[in-house]
This record gives sequence, structure tokens and C-alpha cells, in this order.
Amino acid sequence: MDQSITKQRARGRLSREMIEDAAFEVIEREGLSGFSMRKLAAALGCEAMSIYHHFPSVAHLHEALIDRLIGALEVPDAGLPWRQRMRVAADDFRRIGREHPAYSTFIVTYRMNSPTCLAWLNGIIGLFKDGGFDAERGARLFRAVGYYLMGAVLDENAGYSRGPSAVNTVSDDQLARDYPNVVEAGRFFGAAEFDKTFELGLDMLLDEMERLRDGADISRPSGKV
Amino acid sequence: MDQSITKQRARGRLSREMIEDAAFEVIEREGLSGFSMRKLAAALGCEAMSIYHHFPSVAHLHEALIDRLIGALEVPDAGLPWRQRMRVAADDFRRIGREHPAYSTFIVTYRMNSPTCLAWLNGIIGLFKDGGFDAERGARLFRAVGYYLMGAVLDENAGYSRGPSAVNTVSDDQLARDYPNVVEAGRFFGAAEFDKTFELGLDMLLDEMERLRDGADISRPSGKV
DNA sequence: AAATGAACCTTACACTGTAAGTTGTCAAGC
DNA sequence: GCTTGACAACTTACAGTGTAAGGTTCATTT
Repeated sequence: MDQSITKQRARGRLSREMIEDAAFEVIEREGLSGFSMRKLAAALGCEAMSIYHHFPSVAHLHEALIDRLIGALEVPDAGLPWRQRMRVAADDFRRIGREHPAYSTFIVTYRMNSPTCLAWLNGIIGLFKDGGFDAERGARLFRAVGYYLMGAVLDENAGYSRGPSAVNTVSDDQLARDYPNVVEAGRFFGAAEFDKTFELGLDMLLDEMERLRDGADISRPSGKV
Repeated sequence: MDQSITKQRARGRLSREMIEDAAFEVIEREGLSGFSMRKLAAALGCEAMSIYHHFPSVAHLHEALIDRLIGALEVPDAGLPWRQRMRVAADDFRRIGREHPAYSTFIVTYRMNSPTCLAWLNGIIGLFKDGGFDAERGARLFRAVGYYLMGAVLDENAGYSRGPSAVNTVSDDQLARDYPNVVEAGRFFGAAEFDKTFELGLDMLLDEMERLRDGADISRPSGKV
């Protein structure tokens, strides 16, 4: 009994911020699926139920974590060139994933509708409007670029390059023999190649958006389907 | 005791195929997080542990499910125009998500390295090579387009448009007042708009790839950063 | 000094995946 | 026809999960 009090004292009183800090640590250490209120409590030196005094449920805790990540972002300044503003916004989101790899699958899966997240989304959508697109174009481009971003964060942090997850794994020999294209392309799938690949795709989308804005009509540029 | 036997008999003996069928159903009915071996067993009219005779773990079961989805795909025929082959391949993957919305977050999260999945990936990477790109370009474009695809499947089936997940929800009044861009753009976020939005983004990437292939240099087309 | 209420703990419940051991069923060999 | 063996299903049990309900401690206010 004295022990638990000592343990408590050693850490001081709990606070939402402390709990959030520890949650980020436990998630990265144990993985997203290995995260639990009991492990979080152990990391904090308290009992699991004590956390419920500060967050009524894990869902509330997760919301606070997401809010902290998104809340730290700011929509790139209107003084900058448009293309650069887009790039900064994309990099911001991508950096969150890189700094919280184990949490990234949750981040891209999360439906952002807390006030904090809505404020950021509102600013980013405004960024598309600033690009000179009408409401419909802006909305669709926002989503299309968002798809690319979310997929990138997901794949860079939880994807193929992070090692196998399938149960029936394939040997290197078999890989070389039966899936030569995978092996050949695989040279450019490592983490060291992420930036260059991401830039390529982002530039493609940005180029095309500028073309769109400058009056070009999208789709079948050479009469093809 | 007689009851359980009767129950068993009514369904016949278990098979991997039966279990997989039921698994898809239970996942869609209960949601991915609501899926469990016990609920699956209940749907099959057997005990949870009986499933373990056919699949040694849930991970093995999931692999079989993914294999069935991916294994049903075939790489678009080389007789078709390249752009159309890309489009068909993208639509194939996207259709899987649409037909298994509750499972889609697992699909995009899953690291495909079973033989079945590798075979499909190998074919798709070959498709990029057929587009006239060298190994590096092909590899990077494969990933970039993959990002877009995965993000689209994720967002269309588990994203914002599927309803709120945050705990602190925002009223419509507050939404209209504080996040006007979100409301305005939201008109184009519904499921009815998915196809058009997806096509826009896919066309952008395809256009840019054809431009790339035809010798144009990517990035900063107008000298911008 | 008494009362209040926040902060934390204890216990308990329904759920999860699955390891280990047991029973029921049925086909092959004698 | 009986026995044997294998397979498929069941039963039980365990360690883990989120969290509801209620108990305890202690600083602060009155």
C-alpha cells in the first residue's frame, strides 16, 4: 500500500498532458495493437482506472492525441507562393506520420471532426480555393490530394517496406524466380527512397493542378480513354 | 449435447471456404473491430475452437481472406491500350474496397506478401514497365499511384463521409459558422460523388505519366518551387 | 473542525485470442 | 462385425482487453 503511494509520488500527480506524452511513448514502443490502458498506466506508475478520471474512454484519449498532432500544424502563410504552400501543408501531415510511425495507421483511419481538426481542414480547403479553383474543383482536388497523402503516410510507415505480415512468407530465392518485377522495383521501396518517391507523386499532382488552373482541360489529353 | 450435434449437422462439416464466406459476412455485419472468432463461430453454428482446426490463427484466416480478394483479380490484358489497362487495374482494387467497406481498412493496412498477392503485385509493376518507364521510374510511379489508390479506398469506405468518429462532435450550426470551407466543400464529399472525384485524381496521374513517358521533365513546369 | 470534491485505487464483468485436453464420428483393416 | 486410428469438433481454462461501480485518501474551502 505504501508502495503504491510512493510510486505515485515519484511521478507526481497525473495530468492530461502527462498521460498523452506517455501514450505516444507506449504506442511507439508496443505498437498500436499492443497499446492498452493497463500498459499506459504502468508507464505512468498508476492504475488503469486513474486514467479514466482524465479521459472518460480510450476514444477520448485518442481524440486528444490526434488533436495534439493536428493542432500543432498551421496552414501555410498566404504570403508564400501557392505551390509552396501546398507543399508545406503536405509535408506537415507527412511529418506527423514519420514522427509517429506506429500511430500512423490510426491517424489515417481517424475521422477528423473535432473542432481542432475541422479548423485545420477548413484552412487546407481554403488553400485549394486560393489556388483559383471553384468550390467543386477545390473540393475534389482536396480529396484527391488527400488520398495521395493518406496513402503515402500509411505505406511509408506501415506498408510493405516495414517488413512482412503475411503468414506464408516467401523465400528470397522464390521471390527472385517468380516475382522478378517485385525484386527489381524493390530496390526503390526502402525508407531511403521515400522522399524522392513522395516528391515525384506530389509534383505530378501539383503540376496537373497548375495546368488545370491555367485553363487546360483534364483527362484524355491525347484522345485516349 | 444433442443440441450442439444437431446444430453442427444442420450446417454440414466446416470447410475453409465456408469459414471464409462467413467471415466476410460477419465483418461487414459487425464491423472490423466487432469481428471475433466467437462471433464467426456463432454464424457458422460451431464453437470458436473448431475454426482453429482449419486456420491456425486469426492472422492465417485474414491472409486467406485477402488472398481470395486479390487472387480473383487479373492483370489487365496486354492487348488493351496502356491507359485503359491502368484504369482497369485501379478500378479492380477500388471495387474490392467498395464491396467490402468494413474490411477496407484492413485491406489497405495489410502487407501483401503471400504468393497470391505477390503475383498480382508483380503483374501490376510489369504494367508500369509496359508503360515505357525504366525500373526506377516504374517503381516510384507504382508506389505513387498505389498511395493514391490506398488512400482513396480508405477514405471512401472508412473516411469522413462515413460519419463522425470523434467524441467531441460539432453541431451543424457551429460547423456553418466556424468552418465554412468544410461545409461548402462537403457538398462534394458524399458517396454519390466518389466516382467523379476518383476519376479526376486518377486522370491527373495518368495524364502526368503519359507526359512523363513522352519526354516531358517533371516538376516545376513554370519555374516555381 | 467539518465538509466538500477531486484524484486515485480496488474489484468485478463481459469480452477477446488461443493453448491444452477431451469427446464424438467415421473409414480402413482385420 | 469389431477394432483401430485419425480427424473434426467440443470443453475448459488462461491471460489479456475496456470499463462500470464503488471505495479511499487528501487538499481546499468554509
